[in-house]
Amino acid sequence: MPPAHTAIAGRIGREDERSDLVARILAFVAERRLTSGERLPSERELAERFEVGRNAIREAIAVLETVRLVERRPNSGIYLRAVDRDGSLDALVLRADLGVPLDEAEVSELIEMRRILEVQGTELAGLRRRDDDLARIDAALGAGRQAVAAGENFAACDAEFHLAVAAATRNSVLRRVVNSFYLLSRTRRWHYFADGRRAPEAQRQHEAMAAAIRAGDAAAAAGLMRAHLQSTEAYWHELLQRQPGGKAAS
Amino acid sequence: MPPAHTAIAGRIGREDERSDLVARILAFVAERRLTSGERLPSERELAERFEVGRNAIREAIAVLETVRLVERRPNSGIYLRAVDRDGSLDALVLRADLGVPLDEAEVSELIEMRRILEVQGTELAGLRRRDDDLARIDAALGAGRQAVAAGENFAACDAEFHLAVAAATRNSVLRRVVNSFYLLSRTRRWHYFADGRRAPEAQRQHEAMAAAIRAGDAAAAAGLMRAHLQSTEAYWHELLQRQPGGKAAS
DNA sequence: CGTCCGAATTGGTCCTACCAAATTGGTAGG
DNA sequence: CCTACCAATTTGGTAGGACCAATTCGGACG
Repeated sequence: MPPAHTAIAGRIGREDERSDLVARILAFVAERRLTSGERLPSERELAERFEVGRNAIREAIAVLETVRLVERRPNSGIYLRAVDRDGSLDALVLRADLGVPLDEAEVSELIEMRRILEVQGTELAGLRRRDDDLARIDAALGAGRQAVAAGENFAACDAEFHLAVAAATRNSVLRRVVNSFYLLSRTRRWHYFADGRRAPEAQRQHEAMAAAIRAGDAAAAAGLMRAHLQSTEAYWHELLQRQPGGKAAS
Repeated sequence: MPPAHTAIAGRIGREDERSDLVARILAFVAERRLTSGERLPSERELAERFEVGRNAIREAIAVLETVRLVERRPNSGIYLRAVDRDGSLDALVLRADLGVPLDEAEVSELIEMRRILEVQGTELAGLRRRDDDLARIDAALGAGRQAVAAGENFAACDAEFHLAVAAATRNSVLRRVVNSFYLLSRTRRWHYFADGRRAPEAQRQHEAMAAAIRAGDAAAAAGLMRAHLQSTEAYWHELLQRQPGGKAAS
């Protein structure tokens, strides 16, 4: 029951049939142990193998190409790119959308990036926030209060607060990256807040941060964000101790 | 003569016919002043308008969907998403690939993000670098020395050095983001180093940074990176003073 | 042994045909 | 007059066939 990803409409968690083909191609690549530079089977071959039309294959490959996982060379073939050299952040988002969980290392790296970006970002938010930014933050806080009172899962409110802070930096590049982070950790966040006892503390910390941002105390806001994020990090490390080697729900 | 983007093969700057269609659709959206939530013409209509097959339209839309610019709702239509809420970093990379330059604000934001990520990243690199990381950094330095001696454009060597440092953080999420940054600023970097006098100083700073990273002096390395990036920032601000309101080559 | 030519392969594109679901519009019933 | 229902249209999703141009590779020829 965790996710509910698509933007405009509801459209809950059920997997997309179309992107399912992307997942199957990725699984095929993994199974065949194909690595950087190697060629995939031709489109016609893939179409036959997966029992779909060539159009569907071409669309799936186009998706893989835009996240820089493969390269199409006309009249030659489809080639795997060096994932650790070219892979984009959206390649991870795509995987998460497909239900492939991030592994331990990736989650740790994601947490580290959150600390870097959100702490610095909160500082910028404290310097630059405008009235409409504060309004969005307040709206997120209000929704959070309501969710805590109703005992609902706090995940969506948590995400919206952090995204509102990222927006208050007035840096759209930073906002885009943080946005992707929240798409990457949707399910994990849901599980984190499945324990309803975490929500009230998170809400308290959010309120304190919002006050510092509103007051323009950038340094204090950044410090509060750093402390706030340590809760998540502690949870994750505890989870690793309990079940090492496990995969983390995306 | 600036770019040369695709990974494996050479394939110089000539524009892709296929992604050209993506550019035309984006131009159409811009021209029509379509905004978040609005519906695009149907696939059949777009195909007729642009005088291409429906397949081509579908592939282009698939690309726009993976960078979260549009959403396809089966049996309903194609809808624009809120770009400042959902747009991914790759959406910017896509635009740059298409030859649409970033505007002033976006470049400033990109520079700010570089400062945040690369300064923090260089610190991490100083703490975590392994032998293979240092080898890649050394290789980049060697190529840089050679380029300076030969008087070639330093852009590619500059990018490779920074990417090598980002890789030395051992944080693949950070690496992915920094990687996208360098795809975003390819042309701008080329113009920056068109003045051959900038290369020697950049190379000197790179060497100093590499030494600090090798020595494990994370704080010093981070400080050097901060100073190094200020050259770029100064250049950019100077450029803005000279021709305000202009567009920056992607 | 080297060179050249042609057949097979491959991505790029267009087109036609269907399907299922959503929308829409008109009509019949209350 | 309003509501409820049904049918035609529209829309994205998909399969499959056909052709093009460029690459590739192997065999024939000099």
